[in-house]
Amino acid sequence: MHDERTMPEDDGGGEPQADRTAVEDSLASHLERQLEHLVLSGELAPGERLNEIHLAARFGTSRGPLREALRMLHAKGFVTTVRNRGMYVRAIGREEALEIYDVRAAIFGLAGRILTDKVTDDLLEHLYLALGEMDTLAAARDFDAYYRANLGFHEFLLTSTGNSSLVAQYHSLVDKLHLCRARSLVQAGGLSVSNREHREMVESLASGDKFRAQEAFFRHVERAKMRFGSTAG
Amino acid sequence: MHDERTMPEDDGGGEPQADRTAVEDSLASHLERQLEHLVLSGELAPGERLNEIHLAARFGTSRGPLREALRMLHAKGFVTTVRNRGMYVRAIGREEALEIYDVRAAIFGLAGRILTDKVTDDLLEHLYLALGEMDTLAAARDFDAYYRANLGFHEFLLTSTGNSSLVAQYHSLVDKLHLCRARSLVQAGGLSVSNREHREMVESLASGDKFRAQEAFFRHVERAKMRFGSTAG
DNA sequence: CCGTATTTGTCCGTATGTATG
DNA sequence: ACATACATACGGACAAATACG
Repeated sequence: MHDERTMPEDDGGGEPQADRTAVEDSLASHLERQLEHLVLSGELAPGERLNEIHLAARFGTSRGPLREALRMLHAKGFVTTVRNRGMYVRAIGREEALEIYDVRAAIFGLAGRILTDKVTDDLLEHLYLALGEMDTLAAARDFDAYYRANLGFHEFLLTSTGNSSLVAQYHSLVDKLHLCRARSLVQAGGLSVSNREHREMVESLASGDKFRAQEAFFRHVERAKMRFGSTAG
Repeated sequence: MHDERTMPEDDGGGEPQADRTAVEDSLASHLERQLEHLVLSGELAPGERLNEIHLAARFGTSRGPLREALRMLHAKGFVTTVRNRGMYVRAIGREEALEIYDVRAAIFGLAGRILTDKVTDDLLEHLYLALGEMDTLAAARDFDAYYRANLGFHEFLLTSTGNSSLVAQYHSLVDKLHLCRARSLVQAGGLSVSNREHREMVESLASGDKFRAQEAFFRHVERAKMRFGSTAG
């Protein structure tokens, strides 16, 4: 609430929470990341109204850059716009979420297909190592650590393809799934189950059969879709 | 109807080409589509600098909505931004274009996979009909008509999946490929070649084998990638 | 090092549209 | 149905930072 904007000199203790230390990108881009984080973390819930003035005050900026940030989120599909009504956090329904899972599966399948032509001993060693770690974490029921390891495992596979467009598209789809109200964070259900799938993926890579790899990667996501569909249905 | 925006008074001869008749969406969204069209048509070439003031004057608007439009294009990946330098039409290099082709192939492959579970007699009849038309157009060397028929053929396949996310992602990727300076518009080379691939796609759908269909669709895009890679390489 | 041009961000005024009492 | 309050949409002007010659 009190403003204390960019007045010629003042400053010294204002800016409610605009701690943009290393200013390197535009304010609008900065706000976009902030907002995207709030949306993805659920602090701004799907369907929630986004009031320009309130948000601008919250970030200690004017409405100009904030509107630009919201437009970017709109273009990325995180926000819906109603003319003369305002912007709302996008709410994704069950059907659309299932559709997105399919696209994500196809892209992840492509990752498997590409990787079969890029497998090296180092890569396989790294993957088997990660598999072992996840097995022990699963056995220890350390859900949090398993979750992080699982994330790193997938990230490593994606980036190893060397296809940055693939990685970007995949992340974009994963993010969009966070906009589903009834999203099931159940990585609890599948755990050793999930890791069996991981092992099949790695072994398919080791076999050098690109069709098998593509299908193994594809089905891994499809099974996540199944788990989502059964819980959120 | 005609615009005559909120001008207090002045004005009298502006609005070079701001014919936005049925105003239903925001001015920013309108400008975004205009700019996107200019970019995709090549009138704004990849790498070209985008001057806010000039563009605002060109469209007869103020900087606010124009900047919002540019931010949307930035979020969509059609424009790059350099802080305090300005925005430029994104220029996609050969390597990135090849990457995008792969992602596009995967998504199109998914379309084939999905369609095998949705084939009806009507659908197959429609496809075989389109195949015949394209054959005659190819025999007549009517490139332009073939191009349009080809577009409609692919569009029909995509939308028939019923997966709107898939359609949107596919279109987004196709659009991005237009940002490649050395893009080869050679649909001239493959024509009856291309239609042989189309026939294989339809027949794979008719066979009901989803793996075969997925692969046929996938390879159709991959061959387009090859043709692109050999001409632009 | 200086002058200019451009971007960036802010602020204000007004019109328009929506919601509410 | 009318009046009021509020929010968005757009335009214009200004100040500051930076890039470039």
